[in-house]
Amino acid sequence: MQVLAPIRSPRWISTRRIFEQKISDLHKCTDPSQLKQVLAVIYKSNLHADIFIATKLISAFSLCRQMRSAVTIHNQIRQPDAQAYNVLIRAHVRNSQPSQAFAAFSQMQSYGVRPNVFTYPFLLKAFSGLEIVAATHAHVEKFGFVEDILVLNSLIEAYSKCGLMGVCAAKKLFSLMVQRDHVSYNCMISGLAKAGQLTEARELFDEMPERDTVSWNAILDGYVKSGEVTVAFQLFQSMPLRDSVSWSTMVLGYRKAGNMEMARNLFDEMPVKNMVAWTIIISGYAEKGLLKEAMRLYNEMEEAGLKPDEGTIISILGACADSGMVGLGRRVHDSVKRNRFSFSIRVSNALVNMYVKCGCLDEALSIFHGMKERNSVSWSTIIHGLGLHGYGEKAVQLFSRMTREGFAPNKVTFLGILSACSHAGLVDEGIRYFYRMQRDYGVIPEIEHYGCMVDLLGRGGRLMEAFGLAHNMPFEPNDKICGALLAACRKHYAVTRAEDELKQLVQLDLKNTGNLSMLSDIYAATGDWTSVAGARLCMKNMSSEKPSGASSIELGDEYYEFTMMDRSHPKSDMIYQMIDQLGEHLRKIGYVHTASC
DNA sequence: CTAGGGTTAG
Repeated sequence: MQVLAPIRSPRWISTRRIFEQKISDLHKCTDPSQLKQVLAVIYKSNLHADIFIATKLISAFSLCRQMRSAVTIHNQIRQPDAQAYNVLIRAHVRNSQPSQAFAAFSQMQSYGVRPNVFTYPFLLKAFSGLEIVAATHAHVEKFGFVEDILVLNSLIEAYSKCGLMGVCAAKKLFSLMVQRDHVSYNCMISGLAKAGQLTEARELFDEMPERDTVSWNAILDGYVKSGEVTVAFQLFQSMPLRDSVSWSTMVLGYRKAGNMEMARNLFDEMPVKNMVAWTIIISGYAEKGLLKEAMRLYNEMEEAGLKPDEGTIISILGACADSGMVGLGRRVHDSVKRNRFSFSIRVSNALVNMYVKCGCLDEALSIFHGMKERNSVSWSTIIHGLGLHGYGEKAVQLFSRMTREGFAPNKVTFLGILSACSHAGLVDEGIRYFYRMQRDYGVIPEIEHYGCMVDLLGRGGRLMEAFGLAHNMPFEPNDKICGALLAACRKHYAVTRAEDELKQLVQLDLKNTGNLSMLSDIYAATGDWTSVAGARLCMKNMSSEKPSGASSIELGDEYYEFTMMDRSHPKSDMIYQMIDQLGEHLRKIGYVHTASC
């Protein structure tokens, strides 16, 4: 886009007309520095307070993530109307700032600007949570928009994102609607499908007066999400028209079923391969540890002239984090560096997470410290990362910095800091956080937080407190809690003291091989060999059902995965010989294996 | 306004 030339004779009316024409195309400009030049010209001509021009500018700045400019421009409008606020709300939503979107909505009300029907669809996109959607619903009723199909459709969509209760509310709203269009049906079908209520979704789909491709895709996605790939594929084949969404949904379906061959066949057959399809197939290979194929396709995608978007980058980095594929992660990082405007908060967070999980803490830290803007997720990720790598004190320091800088720690942040304290042995520090969490930050502890606390106390040798907490917490103990207690008992040889309570808890969970193996160790330490044999037998019966854990390593451009008793590698004999030699060496220099059995 | 990929949680 060409930058506007300064206007020499600013006769207001004609100048404004010139801008009006050029400004309608402003949203196509993706370069922030060009936009800043345009803004300078507009300031010079004193047109920045004009509502029409200002709203176009807000929209354009928000599209290239320049929210500070967008907000400044909005603040300079003399008498902002509903449209001016709608654009600002949409700008915040687009840039994943739901709380600011809500703040804009509140400001609008306090200034007495009446919302219009377009306000709610934007606003509702920002919300997740039954209470806030219900509150917005009440607002809609108060302002008398209950008959507007646009608003009602948005409410149905927003409600159905809020779990089972939300879907109920959506159903009620849908049934009360005087008029329904195909969007109402599609929102409802997709909501039901996402909640796993496939039969109802299918009934609605069958009774719809007209089905366009969107409805088919919604029900297709429902089957895929509930793991019914075969049904989904039958439907896919009977569709009158298939678009790229239908194809990519099926590719995802087969990837989720672990059938990468079928996923790949469909991907190859796709008439038009878009970013989402590339993302699904590449992340699929990365997830499965097929580094070479993931890498090859990633290069192929870039060679085809496609630039990975935010979703692609986040998705692939997530798969790299899970499988430890730092090589592909670095490759993605390189593409991000090449176009510097793609470094959004979310992309940076995904990079930090990837490096943390791949064991490259220094790289994670350098990205984190280089971020211009951070959100709670950034802080939670790095705090958890420091904890994972054993730097408990550093995690604690960053937690204080986070709160000093005005970020509210959420339930995930607390899981991070509690597990960091646990790993670093900072027992009292951890207990303090657990109390402050509810008292100072209003975060109500969930079972996972109790899990962290049981682990923290158990690792720290405060077994009785750990058992006390497990008994008195407002949740039923689950396998994680049992696991933490078993690990603590094994570590501190405090078997007899805790045995009775332990046996009680253990009844709850005999389906977890990890826990059973710890239990067997504990029985062995007490000399109860009959129970050891029982536990071993259970484990043996289960090992056929459940895949065992695996470790992996990347060497050059090869990726190796290995499991217990693995003999699949061609050089297995050599490898096990080497392990024996290492073990011998360790014993010589004084290492004692700790397993008491 | 409706469909597909997607960052933090042993």
